[in-house]
Amino acid sequence: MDATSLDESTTTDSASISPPTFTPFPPTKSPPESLCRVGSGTSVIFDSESGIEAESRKLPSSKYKGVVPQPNGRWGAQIYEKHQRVWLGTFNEEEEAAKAYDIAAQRFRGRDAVTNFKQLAEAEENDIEIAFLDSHSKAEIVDMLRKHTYNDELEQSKRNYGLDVNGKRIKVEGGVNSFGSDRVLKAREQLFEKTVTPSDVGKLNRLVIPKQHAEKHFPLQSGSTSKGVLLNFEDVTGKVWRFRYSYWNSSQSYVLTKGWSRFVKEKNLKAGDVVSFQRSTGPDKQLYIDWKGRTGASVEKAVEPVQMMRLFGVNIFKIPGNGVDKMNGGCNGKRMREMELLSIECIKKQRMIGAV
DNA sequence: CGATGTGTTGAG
DNA sequence: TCAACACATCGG
Repeated sequence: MDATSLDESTTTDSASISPPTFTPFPPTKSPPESLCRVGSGTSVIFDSESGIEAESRKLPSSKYKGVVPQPNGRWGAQIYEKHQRVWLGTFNEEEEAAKAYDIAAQRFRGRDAVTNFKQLAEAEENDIEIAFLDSHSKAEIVDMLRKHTYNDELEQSKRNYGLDVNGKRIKVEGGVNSFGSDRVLKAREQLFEKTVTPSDVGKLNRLVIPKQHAEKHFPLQSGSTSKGVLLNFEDVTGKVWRFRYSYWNSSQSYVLTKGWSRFVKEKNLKAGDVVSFQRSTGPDKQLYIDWKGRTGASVEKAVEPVQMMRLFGVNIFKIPGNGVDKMNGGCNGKRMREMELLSIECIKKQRMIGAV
């Protein structure tokens, strides 16, 4: 079953910069399952000589890139990398196979990849899918495509990230019940920590990520180096922070830019404080961010009132952002965390709502 | 047994 | 890099 071992070393980039004319496909839910062939090409011919109908051994070729016909009338999807074919699975519908190819193309060749329909870059709503693709290995994506679980996984990832409308930070906790909490107990690995410098919390509105850590944990894709990508990090309150992450040629450094200053402000970060980055060890590869006061010093975190309301049977937390003039004391970092965690509970899981 | 997807080739 | 095609192998 396992064929090519997919390595992640796709450093090469000579992307053909020819934006394809793409037709953004609608949120197709469940396409018909008819097996009739409407594609291009002929699969049946008449042998007028003998008067018998004969199956042409010639299979109908697909109009879509990366899509090949299967003997049984279905469609296969494949993509090539490093002289080798990577099989993406078989599909009933030609378009499904084409979509699978598109997804793989985006993951294997970056945002500018030539695709059948998709063009992820640009639109804000696609940030999540881009982040989703970036946070999964090629092998994982291929596996999802072959098992036809890509959309489910993507949807689930969206739930975890939390939906936000026009930058509002609202997080719907979908799987937390007291201490059996999926999220709270989710295994995560420490990636690295950085003691922030004055400039990291100053007017430059950026955090420099030490090169060694950046390249190890947040490898940038080919074309994305300059433009950067948007990464989502969840903090201990469940709030999702979205930072632009890119490489600055001028200073030869990796940085978190857009969104970072908000974090500094809300958390009241000071030079000498330590920010740490984690990632869940599960398949979702969720990123987390946390901070603590300068090691040794007892610092008080700025505690913000957390508003909560019940809506559609789900608790929704609204965490105030600006105007964080703290007016409470007595809680050090550790204590604060417990309080935050304790306030999140008693919600049934409600994932996989739109499962196919 | 039918379906899958690999081996392989030749065109671009 | 890509699809066409044959057919070995998979899996129910």
